[in-house]
Amino acid sequence: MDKLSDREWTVLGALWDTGGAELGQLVAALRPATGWNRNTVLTYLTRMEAKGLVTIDKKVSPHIYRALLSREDCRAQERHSFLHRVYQGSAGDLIAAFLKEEAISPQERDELRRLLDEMEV
Amino acid sequence: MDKLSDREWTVLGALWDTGGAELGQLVAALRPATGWNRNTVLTYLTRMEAKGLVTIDKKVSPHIYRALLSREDCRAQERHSFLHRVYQGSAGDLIAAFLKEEAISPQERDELRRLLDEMEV
DNA sequence: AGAAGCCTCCTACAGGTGTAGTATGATTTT
DNA sequence: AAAATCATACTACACCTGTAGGAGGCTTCT
Repeated sequence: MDKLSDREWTVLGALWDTGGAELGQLVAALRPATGWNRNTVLTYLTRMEAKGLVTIDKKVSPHIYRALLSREDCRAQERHSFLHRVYQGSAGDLIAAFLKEEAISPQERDELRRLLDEMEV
Repeated sequence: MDKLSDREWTVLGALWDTGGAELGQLVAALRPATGWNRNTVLTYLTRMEAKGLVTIDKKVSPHIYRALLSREDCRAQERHSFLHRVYQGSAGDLIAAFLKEEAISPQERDELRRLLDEMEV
């Protein structure tokens, strides 16, 4: 499957958050952040169905739109492509860059230390 | 500036690695990994000039092509967009996912611990 | 000098992406 | 039942992206 575009991530976000919904609900969920016209959303959904990203349940009316892939699946794929495209596969550099730049809460820091220790063995 | 496409990252990679070069050298550097036709490379370069990603020194012949932005600048921008698009801004989750999945050498682990400790204060 | 090979410029063209408008049927509200 | 609203299908269109091909000039090997 291809890389997801920005808009596709946004649409999928709404599908994941709602767990699947009808058009009107999706438009309502998306409008504040995007301002998209309802037909714009519909076009995305039908194109994404053609790509195998979305299923449309047409047995009910209004149709129900659902994401076909989990958020974690999509994230995994995007991590992989990001790591290689931007960091030539060097996960250490990548993580260091995020650590230096982004705010991490103390709880998260502990969690990350724990993960590092687990790799020790 | 816009998000860089895959191909643009590849072209920029060659420009960063060479520090700027003539077309022939760039084609030679890119061909093994990509198989691109020389005119394909040239098209990328001229389009990227129009976008402000590349400078072309036309006072010499053959022209010299150079990246306008540093690799780190581009990485920073891509980190930001990735973090928000894929992780809704949660750097902790993002880092944890990479830590769990990717191989990190013991040296890198120490370095990351050091970074975590520095945040402590 | 002629042939062969780069270099640059200009042109092309299909497929994808962002963003709807229109038409038409279904549903709900007055 | 008419009016208003929602849903779906179909169509549109400009711009971007991937991927060159052709033409004409400059260089260099023979």
